[in-house]
Amino acid sequence: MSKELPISAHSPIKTARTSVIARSQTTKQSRRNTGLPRAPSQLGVARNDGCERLQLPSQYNPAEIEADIYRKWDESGFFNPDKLPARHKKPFTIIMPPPNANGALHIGHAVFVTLQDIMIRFQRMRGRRTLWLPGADHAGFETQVVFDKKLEKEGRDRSGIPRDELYREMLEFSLENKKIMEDQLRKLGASCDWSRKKFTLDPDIIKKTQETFVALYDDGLVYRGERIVNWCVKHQTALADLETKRIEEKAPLYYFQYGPFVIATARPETKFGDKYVVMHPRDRRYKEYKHGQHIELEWINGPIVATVIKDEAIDMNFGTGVMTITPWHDPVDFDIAERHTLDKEQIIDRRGKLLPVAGEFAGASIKDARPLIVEKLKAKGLLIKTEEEYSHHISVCYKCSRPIEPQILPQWFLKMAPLAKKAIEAVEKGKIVFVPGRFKKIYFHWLRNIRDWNLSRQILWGIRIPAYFCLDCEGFPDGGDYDQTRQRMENTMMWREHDPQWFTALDPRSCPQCGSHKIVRDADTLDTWFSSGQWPFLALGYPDAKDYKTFYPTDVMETGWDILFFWVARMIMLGLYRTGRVPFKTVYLNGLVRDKDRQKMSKSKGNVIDPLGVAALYGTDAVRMALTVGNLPGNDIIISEDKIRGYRNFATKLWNIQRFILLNDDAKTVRGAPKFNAKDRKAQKELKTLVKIVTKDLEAFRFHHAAEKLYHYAWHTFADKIIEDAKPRIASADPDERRAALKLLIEIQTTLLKLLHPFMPFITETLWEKLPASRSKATKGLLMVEQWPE
RNA sequence: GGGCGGUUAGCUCAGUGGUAGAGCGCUUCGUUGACAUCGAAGAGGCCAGAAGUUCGAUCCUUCUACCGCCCACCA
Repeated sequence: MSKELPISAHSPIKTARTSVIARSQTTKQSRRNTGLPRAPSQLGVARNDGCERLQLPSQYNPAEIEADIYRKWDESGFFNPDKLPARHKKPFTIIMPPPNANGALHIGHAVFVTLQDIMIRFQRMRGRRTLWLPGADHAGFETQVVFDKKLEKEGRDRSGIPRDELYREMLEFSLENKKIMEDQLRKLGASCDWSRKKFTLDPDIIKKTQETFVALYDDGLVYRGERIVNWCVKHQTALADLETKRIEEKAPLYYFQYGPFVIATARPETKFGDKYVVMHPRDRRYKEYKHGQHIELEWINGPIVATVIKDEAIDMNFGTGVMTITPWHDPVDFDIAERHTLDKEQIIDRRGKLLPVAGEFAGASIKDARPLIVEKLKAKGLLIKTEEEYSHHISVCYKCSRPIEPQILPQWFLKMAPLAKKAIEAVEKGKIVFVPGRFKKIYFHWLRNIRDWNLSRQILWGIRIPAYFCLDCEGFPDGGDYDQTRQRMENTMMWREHDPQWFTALDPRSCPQCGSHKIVRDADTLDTWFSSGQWPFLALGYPDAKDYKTFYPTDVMETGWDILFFWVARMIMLGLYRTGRVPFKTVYLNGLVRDKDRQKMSKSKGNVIDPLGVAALYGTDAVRMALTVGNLPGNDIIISEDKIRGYRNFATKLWNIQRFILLNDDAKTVRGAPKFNAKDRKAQKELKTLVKIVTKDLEAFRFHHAAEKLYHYAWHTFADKIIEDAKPRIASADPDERRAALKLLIEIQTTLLKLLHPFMPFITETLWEKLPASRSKATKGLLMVEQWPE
């Protein structure tokens, strides 16, 4: 296993120690060292029978108990909605966003695990029949990129490895990571139902995903088209529009003489095939030229005949108002060519090298060729001028940041407009609510301007497109090396067992048109978001499973706002298409985690906080609290080790609150009805108010607020005031005073542990075990299924 | 080019139409029986700027300035 792999997460302490936080710690440390040493005898010494009974050391040590507690929960069966006590009736469902099975969990995962677990635990205690369904995503392109890096480190290369062998190796790699990831979810306290976990490459998921593709095809929504796509030269695959990002680039803008016209371009290397010159139909400067008119002119490699095209896409105010087009390598040009049924010629191959059409420049890379071409045009006297600092936007691959080289490729596209229309309606009608609400606008805007979705990926890792081609009557739609690659892959393809019999376009065994048996399957795979876009209903076993009937539509979809378009919008569209119903009623979008300096966390910056590392050091509960407080929906979260340490201290505080109670508690005093005084009653009333606030906050997804209130109450009201007030009464000789004081503390602690449980499940469950409270058989003694206080 | 969010204590952020809040950090003091991973006290803010609505604005409206982000096929 290479260093970068998740296994390294098993040395968590390293992460913490190497962090920069040490400054404040050292000051504290030194101060502590100058202070008087504590008498060691005072630690954990039993002063009375109460203390002996509880055997609580003075410090909370999460590492010792967390795994144990998790096992107890798991073994109780209560993660499974079918095994919950009878009072749990109305379902409450969250489908977990399936983490990519290609690495360890990062802090962003910890955010969603925490928030979702809070909701699930809260609803479970309130008596809902909670299902939190865990899963994992094969993450097609992402995983392939990760895997290629791994190969590279091993000095290997994917070329030459047969398709099935490669696939098997990637599957193994993914399953291994998946296991690690699942184990990490347990460590974070995720109370999800492991008996229902799903993987996007489970055979039934693959089959259903392909069925959706076919259904869309039958409905005329999926079509195959020779369309311009975003081609990444490095990754050798097409990408969806969403998988590219726009960056600003400064490049020279060249003005060339093109017959009677002057044209401007930043990409001279594409201009070899330019034989159409386009201008706006109402541009008076060029009214003497007629649409379709031929003009002879001298160009890069000799004389050519250009054709005049009039199109309204031209901006009369830009440059000279005239441009030539390269339909094969530019989306705007492609559209113009489509409108006027013009020829399209490929100039650059899929490796970014110039083709024979470039004459003497054939075989050269874009970068090398560009200055040479400019030089040649200049020598021919065709270069008019150069704007050096021309700034424009270009598309780059979101993974490698290399410029996208648009290419025309036969791909499968999904018509989005009809799907988007329904997705807009569902939200307009309030069937889905966004938290925070402002994302509604962003969602609408995107859907209203949506373009068709390229589903084809020229990668191995993923769900195979269930489409077939007849070699005899169709041949492959395109030629070249791609063709050979495809055929080589074909010979060793996997997943033969899932070959669909139902594909209506072509029969895999004989061509319905010519009867030929030379049938090959499309070697491409589906965009990974096509399967994850169906996740809520697929994971629940659509259409026949009992789970689907019981738990769909789900209640909440909780995920990062950064995948609103990638995932959430597509789940809504595909969910509505396939099931006719929305996949979830509420979308809660959490922010991205940033470090102290507002920087996005990334491995390359070295500012990542490994959630499991800090959890091992400070306790999972502390990490969860740190990720909850100050975490408003849709807002980015700033996290630092200081903050986590603060909540570790809070855990210790809770621990010692209970330690104090148990230290003084003895059955004899507590027996009998307490006589509360006015101040006690006021405290009880305050507690009731707290319950109301916290409950309301949780219902309204204000987790940050609830957590802060609880923190404040436990520490500054309960510990600092109520407990301090109780001390003299506990010491008093009057048994009534003693009893009332203690009973009050126990009462508050009981409620507090319940309220805190969704946020800090481990410590509250541990303390609950030791609390002298009534236990019902139905709960098996677990706080996890106790009744939420009213 | 469209759109969104932010601007409140040194830092990270809550918050409400009625003289400003938390955590962390800082200062001083205290603490041998729950907790030093602690307690008590304290310093620290024209709530970005301007105008408007209002008896009254940090909060509502408009504009401005910065910061951040998303979307976008001007060669």
